[in-house]
Amino acid sequence: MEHTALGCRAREILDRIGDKWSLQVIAVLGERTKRFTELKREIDGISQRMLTVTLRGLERDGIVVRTVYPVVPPRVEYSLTPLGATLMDAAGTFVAWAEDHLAQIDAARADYDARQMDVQGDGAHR
Amino acid sequence: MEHTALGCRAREILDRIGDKWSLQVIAVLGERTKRFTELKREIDGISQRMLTVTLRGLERDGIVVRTVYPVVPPRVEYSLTPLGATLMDAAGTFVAWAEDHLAQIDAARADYDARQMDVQGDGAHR
DNA sequence: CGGCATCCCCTCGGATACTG
DNA sequence: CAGTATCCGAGGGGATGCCG
Repeated sequence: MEHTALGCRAREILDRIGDKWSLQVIAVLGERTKRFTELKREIDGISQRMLTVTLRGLERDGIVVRTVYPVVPPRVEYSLTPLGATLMDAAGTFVAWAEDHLAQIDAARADYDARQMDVQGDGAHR
Repeated sequence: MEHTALGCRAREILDRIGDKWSLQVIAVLGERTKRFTELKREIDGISQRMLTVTLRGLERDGIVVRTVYPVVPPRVEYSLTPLGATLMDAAGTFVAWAEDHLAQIDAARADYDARQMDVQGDGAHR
């Protein structure tokens, strides 16, 4: 029954940080507290809208904390909560796995695709 | 610059197993080799189509191996490759994190939502 | 039994324009 | 600077039906 728990619980995390940008935001904030524009600059390709949406979600989940300084021009800072920091550590394990095995995956992919090509271009009875 | 690697690499794994079903399939197969119908039965809510699609993807990435026995009725078995097994281990870390912290996340969420309610129902200057 | 093909909805996320 | 609002296309994924 552990396997069920694994699949089920894992699903719940992925529902939260499995989207396109959350992990990258967490990773960048892991470095230090940053302002909105800094984040936007450092996360390649993210739109203003998605940065906002992502940060709101992470804030809601208690992973990121948002601090507003009522000055002009506005200054808003984001940082990881302690909870967010532990999440980043857990993610580190995953990333380590990636570093070690992504090459294998790419190889397997190329292999598989080549095989499919064979099947297609081989019989060619059409 | 580690943070960049984290975000970037993590993205690549999530592109592969961050979808709705992959991790659950991996988790169930972690138990032992299973047939298509067994998987369908044990993964709650998955459609036939998505099980097929997910398994094909995992097979392509070298995470799952598909064995066809040419008998009638057809018998097809799926199991984790060694690569898939290492992935499941890595996922275990994540799941451990989930077990420990999902309650915190849910609490933070409830808290955040309650706060939003205040803002809405409070001023009520509409 | 173990698929593949089709239809179709609905969410994610990008582009753009406007505000305090 | 740090958002919010709106529009829109791409694709993920469910339901259903047919096939070897």
